[in-house]
Amino acid sequence: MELSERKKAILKSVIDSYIRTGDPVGSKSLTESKQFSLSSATIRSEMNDLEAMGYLEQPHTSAGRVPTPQGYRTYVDSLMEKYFLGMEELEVLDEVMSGKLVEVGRLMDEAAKAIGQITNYATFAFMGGSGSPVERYETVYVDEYSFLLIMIRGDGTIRNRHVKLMEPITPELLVSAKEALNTTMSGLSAEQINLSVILEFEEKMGEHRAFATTVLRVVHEMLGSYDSEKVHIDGVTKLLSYPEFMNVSKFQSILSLFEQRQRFAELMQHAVPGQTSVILGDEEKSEFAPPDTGFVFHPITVGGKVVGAIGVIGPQRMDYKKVVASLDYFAAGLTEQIELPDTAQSTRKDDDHAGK
Amino acid sequence: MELSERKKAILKSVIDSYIRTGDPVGSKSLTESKQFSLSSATIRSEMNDLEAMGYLEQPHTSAGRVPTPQGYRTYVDSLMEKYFLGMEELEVLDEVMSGKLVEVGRLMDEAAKAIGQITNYATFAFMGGSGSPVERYETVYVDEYSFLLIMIRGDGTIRNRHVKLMEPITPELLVSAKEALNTTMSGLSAEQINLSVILEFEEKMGEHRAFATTVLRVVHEMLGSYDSEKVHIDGVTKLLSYPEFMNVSKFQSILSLFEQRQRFAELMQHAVPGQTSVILGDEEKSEFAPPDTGFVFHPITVGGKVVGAIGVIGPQRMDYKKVVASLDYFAAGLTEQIELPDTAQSTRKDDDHAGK
DNA sequence: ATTAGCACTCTTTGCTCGCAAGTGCTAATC
DNA sequence: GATTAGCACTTGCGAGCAAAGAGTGCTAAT
Repeated sequence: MELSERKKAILKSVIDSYIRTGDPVGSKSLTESKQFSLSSATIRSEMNDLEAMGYLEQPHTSAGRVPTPQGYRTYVDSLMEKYFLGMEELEVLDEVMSGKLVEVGRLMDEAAKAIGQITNYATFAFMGGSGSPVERYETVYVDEYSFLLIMIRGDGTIRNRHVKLMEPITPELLVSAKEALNTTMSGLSAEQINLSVILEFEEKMGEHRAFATTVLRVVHEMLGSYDSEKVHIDGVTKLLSYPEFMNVSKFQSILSLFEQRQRFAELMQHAVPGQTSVILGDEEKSEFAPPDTGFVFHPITVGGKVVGAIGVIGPQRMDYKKVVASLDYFAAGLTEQIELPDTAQSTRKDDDHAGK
Repeated sequence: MELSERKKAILKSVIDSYIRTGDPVGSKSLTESKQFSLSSATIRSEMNDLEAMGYLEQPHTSAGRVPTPQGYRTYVDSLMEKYFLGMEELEVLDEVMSGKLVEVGRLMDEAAKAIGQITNYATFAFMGGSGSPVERYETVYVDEYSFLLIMIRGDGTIRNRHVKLMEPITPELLVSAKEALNTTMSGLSAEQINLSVILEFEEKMGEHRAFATTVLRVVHEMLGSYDSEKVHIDGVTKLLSYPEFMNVSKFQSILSLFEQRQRFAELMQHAVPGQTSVILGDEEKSEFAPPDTGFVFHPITVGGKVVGAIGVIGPQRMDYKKVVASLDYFAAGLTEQIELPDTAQSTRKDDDHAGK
């Protein structure tokens, strides 16, 4: 069913007003805004239609109307105007992207903070594991009983791990292990490492069976494990200032979402490169966002592949135009900075704290 | 002023009861518990004394008594009984410490979860940077425009970073940089790297000034930066089930504490190795814990040095004896596992996601 | 098709009232 | 002198109720 122009205008007004104030909007307040030269009764009947079509709803009979998820959906998809970032807002974002922050981890952290500062909602930013195949392995001899195993992927991402042993090793043994790894396993994903590959590797390692087994275990773990730890979340407290989250159980559902960090990785399946997406709670397709919440995010790509995302979580009556504008601007800049390192920069690796 | 034995017993009963129920405890309920063969009037007058001495207080005239921070303090320091962990609780903890989890990061995560599961409060676990001096540097050539810089500390902890360049390098140049680093800077902390050290390093690097500068910058950053990212927090939602946090502003103060992760590092200054500490909100000495909250933690040591901590945050009326018992048990086991790796294990390094 | 008017519904707010809990004080008792 | 019983007093809390306010749907007129 098509919406008439007038219905669209009314729907837009209702949503704009509701986003601004949080109060259900009645027919009278719309006529007073003098956007429409119509009486409240007419507006009322139009709103009645919109309600029947599923765009609006009433909390109770004698209250104004409130948008439904479906209403928000058409709003974000086709009704809302473009928002132009102000000077101060641009400054905040540009500051983060100025290139001073040379560690990806911290960059993501600051990115989340900056977006949060502008929008006043909770933000998240994360980098997920890239699926790119391993190009080669490297090892570093640390001491008799430990070494560093490094995995270099085709897209330039790196993963490494500090491995401890119970049997001593020599630098030479380590080098031969590295070579064996590179000849037998480079280019393989976790699933592709089958028995024959394993046997070949173990054969090459000859007598050092225990060592070979440890190495294999670590490789397998590194290939398989999801990097769900690097989800940066900021500004959850900000949500508490919105009346919709005063309700404890509502807030609880949001919080528990944040605690299930791996769920952010699932988000990438919905990601469309270079485009900001909106997920609305209570919409059929996604059980990701809790009811009454909205979820706006923009993927980060490296070489055309989605490797992360930055986004905002807030009440469903969120200032979408502002959020979308911020994310569009920021994600574009961020992607650029990550893809084209035209200035010397380093990206940080985390510490390891195991004693020896 | 000394407390009589009877006052101590009454104080303990009041706190035990309050911790259990959360209701202010009146004189009558104590006489009914038949621990005391005294009338309520007597108890009342004793409680009145305790109030005058600052151990108890009344929310309002016609309510029972509630412990003050000072009351809790004496409780945790000298009144409470020892708690013995039950079978299921030991199982949960032992499971985590079974040695199956070979990455420090995940181990801390699971540790926090396990403690949370037993105690039903919010938990945190983190590893801070060790102050041990750098024993030597290592480098790994990744590609023409990037390499991995690795820092191996005396205590066996490792930190590394993926560095990107705008000028191409050769593996040979990288090796010479590593050697220059090791001859000029091994053993030095960030403050000790003064102009003469820098000049010596740059001299050794000869014509490759730009490269030398980049390396120096990264080294400096790695030495100085605090590793505040690895604070694992879990179970914040659990706090919402306690009436004291239903109040939005209370909860907000807790949440904002969690968002200032670097503050957990400050905690280590209060840490006493091998001992569980309790910090109470509203006590003079610490502005760390918000009012009405309690904070129990146990440091993790490596070679006698405090490198991290695991702890619990909850309402001030917390089941301290249980929490302390769990932390004591767990931290002891954890420290042991980290200090004495008598089984092959690897500790995980995080990913790096910078594209090339 | 639009509008004015009006009765109706539902929430919110303020108010009083009585109840329950627990105290402090006093006078009697061991 | 410590302990106890008794009692008046204070305070918070929930139930009940009325009035106010907001907004609707419907109807009849334009």
